[in-house]
This record gives sequence, C-alpha cells and structure tokens, in this order.
Amino acid sequence: MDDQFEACRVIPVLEIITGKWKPIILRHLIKGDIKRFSELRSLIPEITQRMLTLHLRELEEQHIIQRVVYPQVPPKVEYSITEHGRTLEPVLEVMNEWGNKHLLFMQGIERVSE
Amino acid sequence: MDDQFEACRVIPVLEIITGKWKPIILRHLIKGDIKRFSELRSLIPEITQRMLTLHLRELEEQHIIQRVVYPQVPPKVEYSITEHGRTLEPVLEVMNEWGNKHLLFMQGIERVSE
DNA sequence: CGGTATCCAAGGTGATACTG
DNA sequence: CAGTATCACCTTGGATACCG
Repeated sequence: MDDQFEACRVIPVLEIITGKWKPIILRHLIKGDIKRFSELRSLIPEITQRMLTLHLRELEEQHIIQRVVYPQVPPKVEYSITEHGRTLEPVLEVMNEWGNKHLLFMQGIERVSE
Repeated sequence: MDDQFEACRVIPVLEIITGKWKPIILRHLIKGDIKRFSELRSLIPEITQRMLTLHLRELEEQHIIQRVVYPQVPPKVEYSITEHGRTLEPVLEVMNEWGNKHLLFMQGIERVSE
C-alpha cells in the first residue's frame, strides 16, 4: 500500500488543492497577493464563512498560505501566499491550461451523447 | 458563482483525477498500456473490487479510458488510456514532479513542528 | 470583523456476500 | 473473471445561530 502511494507523488498535490473552493482561493491569493478575510469573502460570494475559514486553516497548516492577525478592534486578518505556496503556481497553471484546451472537447462529447 | 467556476479551469482536471485510487490507476494505464481488470487489481492490491469498478466507470464516462469487453467465458475486460486521456500525462507529470520536490520540504516542516 | 458551534444532508469508501 | 448488491461508516459541505 505504501509503495503505491509513495510511488505516486500526484497525491500530495491533490491533498493540498482538493476542496470545493481551494483552487479559487489559491487563484486569488496567487494573483492578488495579500487579502483580508472579508476581501476573500466578497471575491468568492457563494462561499460560506465556515468553509472559507476551514479551507484557509487547512492551507495554512500545509504552509501554503500565511495568516497574520492584527490584534485590534474590530479584528483584521490578512492572508497571503507563502514562498512555498508560490511554487504551486506553475502546477496550477498547467492544470488550468489543460482545462482550457479540453473543456471544449468535453462539452462536445456531452452534446454527441445526448 | 458560474463566473468563479468558469474562470478556474483547474477544477475540471480535479473532477477527473479526484478519487482515492484514480491517480494510481491512471499511472498504470498511462505507463503500461492495456490492462485487464484482474491485472489492475494485482497492481493495486489494496483496492477493493468495488472501488476499482467505480473508478474505472467514471474514467470511462469522461472518455479518459476505454473499456473493451470480450464476450467469452470466463469474461475478459481490457482497459486502456484513450488519446484524450493521454493528454493528461504531462499534467500528471508536473504534479508528480512537484510532489517529488516538495515532499521533503513538507516532511521537514512536520518534524520541526512536533 | 472574523470567526465558532451545532446540526444535518449528501457523497465517498470499505466489508462482505452473491452472480452470470 | 469481472463484476453487482447491500449495509455501514466517515468526511465534506451547507444552513443557521451565536461570540469576542
């Protein structure tokens, strides 16, 4: 079992970017640099507060993003991509390009088979 | 909502390769060409028959792999990557390389924080 | 403002037994 | 050989209300 999983290093990447809103969150943080919690909320209007918090916490645990709390009232929390997180950029870029090229193909197939 | 999801073409890729054993299945089919159901089972000993079937069906629906049934007793079913599926190879390759490079980093972090 | 707590529904996965 | 059927569990995500 370990052999299988160890041999496939695709899985660690998936463990980071899998989650309903994670690719979108990463997209915003990679493009836009530092964002406040409320900024991310308005950039991703459909996400619930709960899920945004959960996803951000997980990305932080994996050292992909950094969380900075300003101890003031009202509170201010800023999120930004880490150096390590930024190494994911080309990976996401390749995935994004594949999606672009093959989305049309996939839609074509759908149309044929209906 | 659609704007968000449409803008991020990473998600279609995730929809294809997300699933506990899918990256491993794809790895075997991309490297090894045609495989029988039973071959895949022995290549991935820990997978259950059920999950292998489910994952293969999903990949087939997405036209990533092809399923050929030989109508004979005992039955023989062969799976292979499609032309379309093969376009995922460089994507998986990039992800795999990232995993290779950054697995050490991640393990290092774990060690520090414990 | 930036969260937590709680409850719930849906989906993914495993174990096991059965089948053409 | 290559499945299917069933049950049971765990995880993910949404809705809602509350908090410092």
